[in-house]
Amino acid sequence: MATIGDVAREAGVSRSTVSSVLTGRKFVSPETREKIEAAITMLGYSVNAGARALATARTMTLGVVVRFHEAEFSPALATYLVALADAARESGYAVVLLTEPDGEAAVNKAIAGRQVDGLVLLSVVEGDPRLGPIAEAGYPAVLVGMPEDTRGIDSVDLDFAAAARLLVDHLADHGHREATFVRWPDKVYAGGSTYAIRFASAAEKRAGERGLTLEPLSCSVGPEQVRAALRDELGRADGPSALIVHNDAASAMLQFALHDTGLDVPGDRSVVSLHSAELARLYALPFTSVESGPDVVAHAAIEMLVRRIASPDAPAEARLVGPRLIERGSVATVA
Amino acid sequence: MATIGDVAREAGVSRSTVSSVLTGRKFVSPETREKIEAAITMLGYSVNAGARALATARTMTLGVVVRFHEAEFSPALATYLVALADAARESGYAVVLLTEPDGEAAVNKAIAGRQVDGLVLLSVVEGDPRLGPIAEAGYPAVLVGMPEDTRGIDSVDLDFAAAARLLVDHLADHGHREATFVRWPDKVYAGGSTYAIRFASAAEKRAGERGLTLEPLSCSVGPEQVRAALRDELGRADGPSALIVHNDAASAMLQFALHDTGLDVPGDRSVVSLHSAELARLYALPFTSVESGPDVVAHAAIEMLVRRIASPDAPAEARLVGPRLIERGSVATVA
DNA sequence: CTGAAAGCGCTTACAG
DNA sequence: CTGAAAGCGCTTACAG
Repeated sequence: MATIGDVAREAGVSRSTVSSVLTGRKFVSPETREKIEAAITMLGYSVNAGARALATARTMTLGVVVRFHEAEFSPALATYLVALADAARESGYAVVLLTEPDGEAAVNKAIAGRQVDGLVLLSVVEGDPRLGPIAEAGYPAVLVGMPEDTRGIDSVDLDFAAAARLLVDHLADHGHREATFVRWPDKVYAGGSTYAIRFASAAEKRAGERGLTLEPLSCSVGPEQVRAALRDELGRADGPSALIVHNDAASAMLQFALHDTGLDVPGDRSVVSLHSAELARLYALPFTSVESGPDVVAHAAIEMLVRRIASPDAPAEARLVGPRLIERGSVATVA
Repeated sequence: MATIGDVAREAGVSRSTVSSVLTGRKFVSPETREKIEAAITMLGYSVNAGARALATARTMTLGVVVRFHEAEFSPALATYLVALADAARESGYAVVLLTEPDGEAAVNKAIAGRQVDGLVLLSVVEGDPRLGPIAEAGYPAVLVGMPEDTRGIDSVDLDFAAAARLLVDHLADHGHREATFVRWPDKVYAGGSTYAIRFASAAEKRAGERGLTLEPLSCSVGPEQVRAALRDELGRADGPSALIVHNDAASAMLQFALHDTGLDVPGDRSVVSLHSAELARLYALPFTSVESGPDVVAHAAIEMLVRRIASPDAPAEARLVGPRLIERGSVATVA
């Protein structure tokens, strides 16, 4: 493999001049630059990342901390990972996967081993133990997911409150007066998942303002249980004219429950939902929905992290990404 | 951050002695070793990966080349990525994500930049352009997916032929005499996807041996089209007693088609399928199936790659991972 | 505008 | 069994 010395020799200049064109930090005369560039392509030279990292104390790689075995539960995870890697590459960074079961240990190791310049924490939850070491070390990081207390760490997330308002407005605009609010299992709210809480609070508030009555339906865990709960709800003779769903399992199982009960959307019931594009695609979900946009979130996360690495002392930012309504015709207009 | 020099000073030894305990390559007296270890924990020292990489010419990181936007189509991708990272970590390697849209460029860049010691190529297809640069450079790599011509590169994949035999035997053992073979779209076979071809050939051969008649049903693309095709097939008055499915979309949509036609499994039709555990979980698929085992495949891939890095000149290996039958009671016994 | 020199934090022969 | 020295491939003041 060619080194900077080979290039220098080939171009007839010193190593530092080659370095200058490599880093772009110094002016080099066009003629010299051209000679150097020619030498580079002719030798197939490419800078040794490790050596550069050693000299600059910057690895130009970012760590993505994945929650243990999250892969089993999140259809959107792969999309996030690829989107993060894409965004990072655009900023000149590589991405390493940190999958250690103990997330806190993973973070500690990453910080101590300085193999990365910054960390992206995926699926951050309330009281996430991974935040501790980062906050203490003042290490550059960005949270995807927004806990109540971000410990002074930058964070980015879907604007769940805005999403809820969008969905409620959509139903109200179509004349609906009451809707079943299919929620996550109670323990999700009790566990302090802020996204669930932010959605629910905003939905209730906006519903009140728009004269829409929300009947909460808490689902338990497990596809079959969720399906049964939905079937029961749909089977009610005097049920609401619409459903507003914030529960991935319920969104997925709703079609089965509709089949079970022989009901039609939007003929018999109108449906709006909050779920990822992956879920929609995987289950071919035909519901008008608000999506979380992994690409947008990932790009924002990387942008914030890169900025944070450059300015460690800037004030922390909490960024909410605006929701997007995907119209799928699952809402009927009622008189 | 503490350096090896700090540790040496703290322990009252030379830097090379510290290095000896770090690498474990030389015998160091227990007393000295203990002093050094104490100094390490007391200083919170951790070796600088970049410096070590520079000195050893080994980065201890592996690159995973993801096919462009594969995330959109493969529910198993996240599982593979996490499993690969896990397995790599167990061998002391980190994993970086290479997501460049142009896979060939990604490979070239990775080789030229020597940021990784080896490459894992995910979802390798027939005529995959990523193989060229690897074969030419003789670069350490392992393919997940097994094309006809591996170009002398190690590869690992599910044993699709064995999987097909397992499924055919399962139906035959339960007395079935004819089955609809729900295949991928024709172009998949025409495009040379060896996994599809290996499955189909073995299924047909074994079916012949077991006296099971296979009626091929080629599905087109798109969930609704697949669903319609299945509905038509299930609606046939004289249809076969069983279905053997090798088509993810069909496996996913089969439940809907069953609902559409009011048929019951295994009462009206028996079903066996080849699909990933992710698909099964995401769609709550209730079919007896053979699974590809991302964990097993990922571990095998990393093991092979690590070995290849150690012995660049060993003969290439093509490893088939045995299938596992997951019994879900979707096959009835016929007289 | 270009070059000689020092240094980033390790490892590894080589002496002792 | 331990240490002094060179070197891995870069970058970055510092001279010129």
